[in-house]
Amino acid sequence: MKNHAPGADGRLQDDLLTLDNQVCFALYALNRAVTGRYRPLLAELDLTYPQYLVMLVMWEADGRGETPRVSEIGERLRLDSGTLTPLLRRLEQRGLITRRRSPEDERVVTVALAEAGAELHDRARKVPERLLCELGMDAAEAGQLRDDLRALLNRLEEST
Amino acid sequence: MKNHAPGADGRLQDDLLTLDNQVCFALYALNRAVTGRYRPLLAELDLTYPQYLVMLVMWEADGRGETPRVSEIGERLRLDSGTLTPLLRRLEQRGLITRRRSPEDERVVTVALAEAGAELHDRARKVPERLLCELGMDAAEAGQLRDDLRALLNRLEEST
DNA sequence: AGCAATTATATTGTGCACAATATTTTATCA
DNA sequence: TGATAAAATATTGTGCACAATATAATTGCT
Repeated sequence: MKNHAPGADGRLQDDLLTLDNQVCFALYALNRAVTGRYRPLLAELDLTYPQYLVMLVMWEADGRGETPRVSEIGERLRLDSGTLTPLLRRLEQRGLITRRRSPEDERVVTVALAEAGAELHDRARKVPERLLCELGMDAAEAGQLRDDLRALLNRLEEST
Repeated sequence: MKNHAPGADGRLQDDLLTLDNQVCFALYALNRAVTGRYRPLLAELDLTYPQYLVMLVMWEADGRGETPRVSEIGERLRLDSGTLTPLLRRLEQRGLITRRRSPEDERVVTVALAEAGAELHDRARKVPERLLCELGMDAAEAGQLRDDLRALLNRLEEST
C-alpha cells in the first residue's frame, strides 16, 4: 500500500508532516491574526494593510523629499507591479498619492505623496502604539521578535 | 499644520511609524518569502500552499478515521467558508477529497480523503525536510521559531 | 404545533499576491 | 543606423482572505 516501511523513517516523516509541527503554518496563522488586529485600526483611516505599508514607504520618502518609483516601492515591500499598480491606482483615486511618468525616462512612473496623504500621516501616528497594545506586547518584546524575523528574512533573501 | 508639537512626542511616534520598525512587516514579508520557498515544492504536487494545509488536515484526519466538517477544517486553519468552499471544490474536482451533506444534519458538509488524496500523501512526505533545507534551518531552530510564533498566536487568540 | 433564533455552509464582492504576458521605452552593438 | 535585447510598468488570469449576505436546516420556546 505504501512505499515506505511502516516503521522508523516513514513515521518520522509523518510527524514532520503534521499541521502543528509546521513552522510555516504558525507563521501563516500568526500573520493573519496580526493583520486582523490591524484591520479595525486601519479601517479608521480607510486603509487596507498593504495600503498602509505603501503609505509608510511614502511618508518616509516624503520626509526625505523623495518621489520613489513604483519599482522602488516594490523592492521595499517585496511586491511586484501586478500587485502595486492597482493598489497605487486606488490610493491615487482617493487623492493620497499622485503618479506621473518620468519625463527623463518614459518607462518610469514616480509616486509622490499628495496633500491628503500627508494629512493622513497625522492620523496614523498612534497606530503602532495602539497595535502593540492590541497584541499585548511591549516595545522590547516586539523589537526582539522583529529582529528574529528580519534575520531569517535576510538569510532567505541572501541565499539562492 | 499639525496637532503635535514638533518635538518630543511626535518624533518618538514617527520612529515607530517606520517600515523597518514594524514587527508586522517583518512577519508579512517573511511569511511571503517562506511561502515562496514552498511554491516549487508544492507545484510538483500541483497544490497551492493553502491547499497543502488543507491536505495536511485531511491526511491527519484520515489517519484517525475521521471525516471532518468544513467548519472543523476552518477552525484548524482559521479560515472561513468563504475561503474554504471554493478551495475544497477545487480539491474535489481533482479527486483528492470528497464532500457530502451529512444525512443526520443536512446543514453539515463532511469532507473525506479520496483515493488520489491518499496517494498524494506518499509524494508529500519529503516536503517538510526539503523545505527546512530550502530555508537553511535545522529542525531545532525551526522548532524554536515555531514555538515562539505559536505562543504569540495563542496569546492573541485567548485575548479579546 | 408553530415561530423565532441559531447554526452550517454557500454566495457575492473587494482587494491583495503572483505568474505570465504585453506594451512602451531605452540601451546596446554589429 | 537599425535590429535586438533589456528595462519598467501594465494587463490578464487564477487563487486566496475576508466581510457581508443568503439559504437552508435545526433547535428552542411557548
